[in-house]
Amino acid sequence: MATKAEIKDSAYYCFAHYGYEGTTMQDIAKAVGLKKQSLYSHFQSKEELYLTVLQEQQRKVIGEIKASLVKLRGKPLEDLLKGLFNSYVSIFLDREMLLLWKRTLIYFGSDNKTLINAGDTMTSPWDMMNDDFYQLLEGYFRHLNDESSFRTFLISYMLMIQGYLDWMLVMGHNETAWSAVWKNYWNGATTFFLK
Amino acid sequence: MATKAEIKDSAYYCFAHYGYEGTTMQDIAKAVGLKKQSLYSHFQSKEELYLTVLQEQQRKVIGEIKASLVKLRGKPLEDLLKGLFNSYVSIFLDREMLLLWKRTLIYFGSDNKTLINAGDTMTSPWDMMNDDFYQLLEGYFRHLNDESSFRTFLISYMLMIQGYLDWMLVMGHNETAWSAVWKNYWNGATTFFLK
DNA sequence: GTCTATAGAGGGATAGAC
DNA sequence: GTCTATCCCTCTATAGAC
Repeated sequence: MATKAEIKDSAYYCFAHYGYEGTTMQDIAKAVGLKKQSLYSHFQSKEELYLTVLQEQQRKVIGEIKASLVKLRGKPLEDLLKGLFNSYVSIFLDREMLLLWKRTLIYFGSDNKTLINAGDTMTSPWDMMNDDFYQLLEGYFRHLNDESSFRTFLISYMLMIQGYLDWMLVMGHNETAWSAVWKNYWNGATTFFLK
Repeated sequence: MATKAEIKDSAYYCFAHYGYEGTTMQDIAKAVGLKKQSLYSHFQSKEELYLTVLQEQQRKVIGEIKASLVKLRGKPLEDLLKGLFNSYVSIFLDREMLLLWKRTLIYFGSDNKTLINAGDTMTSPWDMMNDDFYQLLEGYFRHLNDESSFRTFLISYMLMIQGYLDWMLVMGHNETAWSAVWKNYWNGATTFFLK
């Protein structure tokens, strides 16, 4: 593997587990087998390295979700929502991805303005989800003619996924729990919105 | 206000927003109007200060939830679950509390072992919730005679709350969204478990 | 591109005057 | 209990040899 890719890999692990401030250039270099100073031949600064890693991972999430949307298009709503929920779980079985995702959520909820150039590269997980779901679901709900029902429906769905990801972070993925959560959600959704 | 309390207040804000590594003793002292060295008359180390703040806030959460449980005891299941959900939202309208809560979740999901003495003071948010809910709900579900249904029911409920707290962190509390989320959950729960 | 050397800043923490 | 002075360490980042 190219050195630059190895650095990004190591940085990915460290930033996910220890956070931006908790990670040092030395931590990253050590895993690659380099001196910390050598990292600066590949990245101008720690912040640049962090934002590069974050952006690449965010693009990966978006890419996998989009691929999943293509496969699910046209299916019945239940299969579609269940399939998308399942895709999120699959993507975030990667613990580092999940940690970065949740750290980003916290970043957006806090006053932390450490990362000066973050504006261009960082997108809130909620916004990312919203874009995906809107694209996927608006066709199914056009008949509702009730924008606010659609929005609250979306929110409930996103909440369930984010909640389950929180669960995965500490407890790990569990097929039984997952499917119970899904059934509970789907039962509620059909009663409330679809009748 | 006593100096020690002022320090904890300032530390509470900083640790919540910037994280443990992202907060310096100078940051904390500055807001109080002290030099950083003076903090060491009140706390032996940065770690001790952090764990003290964390523990006090965790106790506060537990205390408010317990108080809420007392008020809700004996009510119909729907009122009870809705009331408890509402209590969680009220508690975490305090943004710093919410940030600390979510940071703790990440700490438990990561390899980060920076805090040497964390074992005694830190409890995973999932464990805290589980204790509360078990105490509250076991009476209601004794007739089920089906431990695994009870557990998945609990998980779905906890997920919804954690998911909504994630939402609050970035988007803020919204009464309409909140009540839609609750209805969706409750519809699912009645269909699935209570018939 | 990687290394050694080093700058320069800031971190946590201690000693001792007041 | 708060201050100044200071220690020692580690951090990010740069300069320049190879």
